[in-house]
Amino acid sequence: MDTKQKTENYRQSAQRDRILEVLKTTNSHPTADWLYSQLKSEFPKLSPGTIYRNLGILQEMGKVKKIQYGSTFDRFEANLSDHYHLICESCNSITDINLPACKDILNKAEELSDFSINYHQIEFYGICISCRRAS
Amino acid sequence: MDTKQKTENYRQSAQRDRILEVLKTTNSHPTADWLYSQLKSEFPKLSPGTIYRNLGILQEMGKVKKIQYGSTFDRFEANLSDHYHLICESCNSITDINLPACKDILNKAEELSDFSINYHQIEFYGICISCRRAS
DNA sequence: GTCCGTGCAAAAGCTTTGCAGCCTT
DNA sequence: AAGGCTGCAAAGCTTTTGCACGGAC
Repeated sequence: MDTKQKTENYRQSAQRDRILEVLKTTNSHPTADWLYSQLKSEFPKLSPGTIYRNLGILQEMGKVKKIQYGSTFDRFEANLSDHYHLICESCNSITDINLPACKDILNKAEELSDFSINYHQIEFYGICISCRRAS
Repeated sequence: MDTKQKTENYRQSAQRDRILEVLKTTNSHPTADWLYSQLKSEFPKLSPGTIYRNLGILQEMGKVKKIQYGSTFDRFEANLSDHYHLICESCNSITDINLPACKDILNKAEELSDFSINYHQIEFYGICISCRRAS
């Protein structure tokens, strides 16, 4: 997300390791609160502050990305590959989709604007299959 | 944004009219707070609650769209035409860009997924020209 | 020994909501 | 007259921050 790389001395911490692991093994683009409740049993004294602080650090490290749309609260993912998002307007779930990155759009956008573009996102809003079945 | 259309009996209100007018005559994708400070002099007793309530109603009416990325707070726009957004990572400004809507991406996404897609968004993140000049 | 990370608690920031009175219809 | 809209204030929710203690290096 952010291009600046802090050159800090990060130490190891069990909590941070687990947050990243959990993020890596889920594809549900969890919220901070969900991560908190997942790890609370493992670290009984865990606090939300630790979750947020580590999510921030993991972003600085470039290991986690923040997703800011589709909800009133942030979601996070550890899938760093290029991909776009499908967002269900009914259940608010977020799904990854791999599309061939359309370079021509990027080029055209840079051409038409005064921006130097670093990256782009695409979100598709619709209804997912389980919500369609349910209705 | 939302597909459901409430069939409520909306009355006219000077505050709501002005909020929409101000949104229509600016291209800065303002926050609720900015709208509040803009209109405070015009309506000395204006309250933030009124801004938020009316922005919600204007969205129900389909006259305003909410933009949820690029900041920690929501932004709004009354530009209902198809367009994408350029977001400056330095000053957080949002600029509209008109690109030929790439239908093929939409089709491919629908093909590759189990979603029935209603609409999509694209955000380009980069550095705007005034920030580049400044640095 | 340093100083980073944690838990705890308080605070911050944006947004929503309850309520009584006013204004549109 | 009915009930949507407003201002005011309080509450709500997510996220951030200060501080003292414990742990990584």
